[in-house]
Amino acid sequence: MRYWLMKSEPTEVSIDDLAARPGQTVAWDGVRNYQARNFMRNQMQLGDQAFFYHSSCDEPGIVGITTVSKLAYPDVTQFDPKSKYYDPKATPENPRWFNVEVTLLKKTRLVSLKELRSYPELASMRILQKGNRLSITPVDPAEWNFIMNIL
DNA sequence: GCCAACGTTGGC
DNA sequence: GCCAACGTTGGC
Repeated sequence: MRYWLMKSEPTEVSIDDLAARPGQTVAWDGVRNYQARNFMRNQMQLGDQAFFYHSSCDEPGIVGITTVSKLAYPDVTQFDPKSKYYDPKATPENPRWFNVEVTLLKKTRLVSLKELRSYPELASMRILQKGNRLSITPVDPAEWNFIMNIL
């Protein structure tokens, strides 16, 4: 089992939006970055756990824990001309983008980006590196456990 | 709103 | 295959 951190803009899907969804589950669609896609398509397994992270907002940080509840399948938004995630180069025969589904395990207190930066134990986390923009990143078990212990 | 960092595109 | 131009991300 692997651990991940997945960013979401709360104006798109917040932790409370997720909590209010049927089955507290959401399709992680709209990812249009190959590295992030590859993590979902090639590496994510059922039962993997992920920090749910609010980005591009007043208080960026970890706000919950989710689990992968459905393996990657072709992202339907790539085929929809009305979607902002439409990709004219993708076809059902040759899908380009994939998404998993995640289910909320629990909301947590806000562990802000600022707080995360304050722990030397987390200094090598991908999310804390300068210039990091990747919306899905692996989390080391040691880093995962450290954060679980400060929740 | 700014801007550094990074990814993608497309001409050559 | 190179690389300039452009677009996006995301914290501040």
